[in-house]
Amino acid sequence: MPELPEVETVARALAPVLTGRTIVRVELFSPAVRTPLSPLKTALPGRTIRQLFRRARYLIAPLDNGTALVVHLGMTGVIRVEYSSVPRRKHEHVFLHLDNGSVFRFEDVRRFGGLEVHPIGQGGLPARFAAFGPEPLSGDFSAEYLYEHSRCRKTAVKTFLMDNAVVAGIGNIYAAEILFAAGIDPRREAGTLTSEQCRNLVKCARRILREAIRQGGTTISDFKHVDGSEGKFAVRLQVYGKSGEPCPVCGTKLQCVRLGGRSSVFCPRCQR
DNA sequence: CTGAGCACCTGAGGGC
DNA sequence: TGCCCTCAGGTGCTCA
Repeated sequence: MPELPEVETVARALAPVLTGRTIVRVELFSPAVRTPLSPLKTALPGRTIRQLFRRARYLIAPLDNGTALVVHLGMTGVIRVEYSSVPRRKHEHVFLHLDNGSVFRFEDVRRFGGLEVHPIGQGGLPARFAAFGPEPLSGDFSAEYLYEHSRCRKTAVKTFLMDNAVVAGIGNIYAAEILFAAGIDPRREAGTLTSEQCRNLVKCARRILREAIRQGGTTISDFKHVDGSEGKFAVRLQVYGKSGEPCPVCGTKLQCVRLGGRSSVFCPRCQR
């Protein structure tokens, strides 16, 4: 489900609600999601959440003892903060009971998500994040950066954009939308991009991701805001999920190919 | 090192 | 109605 704009939306909603709260009790309803949940039982009770922010598609909540709670929503993860009197939903796996009586509730149908506690290392982040590329909305993600890092890369440009080590947090929806906006064929070898195309890609990525955040992300089927509402960017999608429909610019039938195992919709006329 | 393929898991939707 | 197949916002492993 969630790419950068969706996780950013969740982070912005959660930060004011969770900052300063102390976790008093951990209730587990499944032994594991992507990874085992039992470590939370010893790592979290008594800990106070210092802040909450997003990096790539992860939510990171530094705690008061030099560790951080790291949450990933996988494909179908939903976080709500409500009260335990609301009946537990079928796929809610974890409740974190907070000191004001509210409950952080984690739901994940497919269980590709995860909740883990890691020590905070260099740069205020757990060690694993050192391998991630720049945030696409930061200045570090520049045309020059993209050009240099794509040299000699033979992989399809779409797969390249979806690589967290290149740039963090761009997934299947936004990669398709960004490449359509930039007029670049998703099958194109990354190493053949010109510097001008890299400039255009960076510009389109920034514009589309910012607009998606403004709209509260994209709800296809599972994604929900912390308050249960839905993201409004779906109506703005130009090509994702529209294989066989006419291109919104030129009317040519949109095509779908598999790249890196993911469906990739594009306009064979507008994207070269 | 790179790149491709597959596994993880549940549910929805289409074809028969 | 039911069965079987394919597909879905991600990540991380193995293999060549």
